[in-house]
Amino acid sequence: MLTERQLLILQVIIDDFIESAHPVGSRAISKKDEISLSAATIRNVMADLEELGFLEKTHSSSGRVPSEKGYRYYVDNVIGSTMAKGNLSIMRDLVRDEFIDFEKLVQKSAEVLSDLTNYTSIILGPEIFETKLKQLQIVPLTDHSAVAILVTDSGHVEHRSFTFPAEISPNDLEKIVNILNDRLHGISLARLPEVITKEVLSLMQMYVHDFEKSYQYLKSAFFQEQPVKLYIGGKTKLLTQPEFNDINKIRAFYQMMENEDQVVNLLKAPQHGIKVTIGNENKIDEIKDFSLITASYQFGSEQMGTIALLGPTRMEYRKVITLLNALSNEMTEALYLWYKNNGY
Amino acid sequence: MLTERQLLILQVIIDDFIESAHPVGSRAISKKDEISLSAATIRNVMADLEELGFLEKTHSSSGRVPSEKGYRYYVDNVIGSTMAKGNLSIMRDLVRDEFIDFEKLVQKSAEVLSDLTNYTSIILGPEIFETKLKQLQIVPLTDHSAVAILVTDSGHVEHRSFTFPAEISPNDLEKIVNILNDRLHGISLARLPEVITKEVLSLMQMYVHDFEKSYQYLKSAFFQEQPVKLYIGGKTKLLTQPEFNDINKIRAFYQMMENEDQVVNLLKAPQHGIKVTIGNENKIDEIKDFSLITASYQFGSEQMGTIALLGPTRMEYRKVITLLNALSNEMTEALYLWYKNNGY
DNA sequence: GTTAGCACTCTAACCATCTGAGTGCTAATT
DNA sequence: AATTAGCACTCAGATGGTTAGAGTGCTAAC
Repeated sequence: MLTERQLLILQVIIDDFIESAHPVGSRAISKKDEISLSAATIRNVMADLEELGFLEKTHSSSGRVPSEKGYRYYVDNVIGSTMAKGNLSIMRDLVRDEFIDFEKLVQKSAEVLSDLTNYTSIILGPEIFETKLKQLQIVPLTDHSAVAILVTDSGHVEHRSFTFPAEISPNDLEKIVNILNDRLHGISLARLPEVITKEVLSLMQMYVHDFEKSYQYLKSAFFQEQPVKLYIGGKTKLLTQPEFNDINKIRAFYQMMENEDQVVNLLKAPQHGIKVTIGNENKIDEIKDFSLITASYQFGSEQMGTIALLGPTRMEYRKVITLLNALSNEMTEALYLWYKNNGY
Repeated sequence: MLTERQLLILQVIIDDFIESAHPVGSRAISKKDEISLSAATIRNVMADLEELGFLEKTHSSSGRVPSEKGYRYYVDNVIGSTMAKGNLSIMRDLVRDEFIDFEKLVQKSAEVLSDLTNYTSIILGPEIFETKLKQLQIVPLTDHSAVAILVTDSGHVEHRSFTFPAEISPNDLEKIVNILNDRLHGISLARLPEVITKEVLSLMQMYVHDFEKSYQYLKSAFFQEQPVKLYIGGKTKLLTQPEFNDINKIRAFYQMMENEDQVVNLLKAPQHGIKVTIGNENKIDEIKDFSLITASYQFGSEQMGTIALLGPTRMEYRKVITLLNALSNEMTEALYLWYKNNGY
């Protein structure tokens, strides 16, 4: 456990370093208003903090820089008590004003978040697996191609085009659609394939002529993997951070970001509240120099998606955590109100 | 007009520089197999070419580097005669195999193009303005929200959610949809707003109770600007090019690329064949250090979209032009076949 | 326990020097 | 008249030495 004085100095060093990105020396600290100790004393404390692993030197006679352990301690013990205010109303207004369409809200939020912080924001769109089918439509395009449109109760629209042999008559197609609509209404998208094979298949065989053939084609429309929507804001923001003025550090990172699956995996874990992952705590090599802050938004007890900010380990944790907290609360509440107003 | 010898040496210098990215000296050239002149002679020719504006020096005693005028001459006069073969079958197979869904094809093409060249590829998706409405669907979600779905004859699906006051009865909604479907079938998306205001509006007023109110809301679904789809492949590829190892050069570029409108504007001009824009020929400041090669693909005489590659002015013009040419032809042909097979 | 003082360390900036690749010019060669 | 060898010259970039300044750790005094 750190003494009061150690804690204070750790905090001052981290705050200073977060702002300046330069190693912090004892003299600079002793000059701060909140510190009334001489440089020599500070040096002793700093040596202790270094021995405890909270600080590091870049070379033998340099000032101190927070270690990852230092940041971790700072995040766990220093920040909680002193949440920053301000900017919170921006989040509230944003969510209130933009909530016409969830996708737009999410896109806009990602932008605002990265503008406010100068870090890269990543938002995992609302998880559509748990939403239920509202209506199914098949629109024939030509003799043997059609597009299937799925509308969910949350207003989300999915569509897939598929082809089929000309033998299927428009009449049969209509029958198929009717049966599917009748049986699949209210089923969650995730369960569609299962319900189709178990319940709907046999039914169709009864009513639709030569069904096996049609089924081969129809299947492709329903059994497709559903992509998770990913919204990224401010990809270039990190280029302005001094720690990334080396191309090679950036290259690997941007290549990682091009791979959507990998990014989705980063954020997909279930969680409550805010989660902070600092430097090497991250599982993916490409972001070992980064910190990742994630928050989730819910509908009821169901986690709908994740909001995240990615920046250097030298991150404005206090500000970022406060912002994410606010946005996640606002989104959760907006979601609740929206569903309620729309009679769920 | 250049002499035979000048042309040969210009070509050799450009080819060498494109490969090595280093200024080319007289000695290096004289050692090449296709050159049987001494370094001194080459130097004289190089001095002439520099005076004519085709070559430049980076400093008074450096080797020569092609100027933009040099590249322009190379592209206009040297390349045409010697088109590279190879890789063309990749393009053909790609288009043939992936053409289930146009969006997927375009996405995949963008990736392949950038993998093959190590430049960034940009494809402007098929212009949907000219496609015609096939079917319109309005799916009510709750008492006062619904999603409108537009299906075009090319199989493209657009959807917009909108809200309306509870006063509109499901009955009215159905009437509206019927009238719209009846009247708007076969109308191009671009003309929808026009036709609605001119023809459909009065009709609705006759049949639908209290129509003015509903219209206010419905309007929002139809009069939205339709975003042009943009596919970008290999955004990070340029980071590997030696000319961009300076963060500041890259930052402006990436910021420009984040602005979709700007990128769309870059490519939107109508054109035939391949168009090469070198360095300062580009109108946008952020890519004054880049070359942009564009090609278009058509359906019939109608230009459907644009394919482009963006790289340093030191670009493998020969390879890139050949590739783009092939892809644009393949896409045009595939589009033709697809429409034909589907009975247009 | 705190602080002043001092020797010590290391980085970063600056400068001088050197090397090598390349040039332009001139005079000799073909 | 065109080509080439030879040579003086230029400049970027690498190498190495010097210095200034910021910072440290330690010791001795307060």
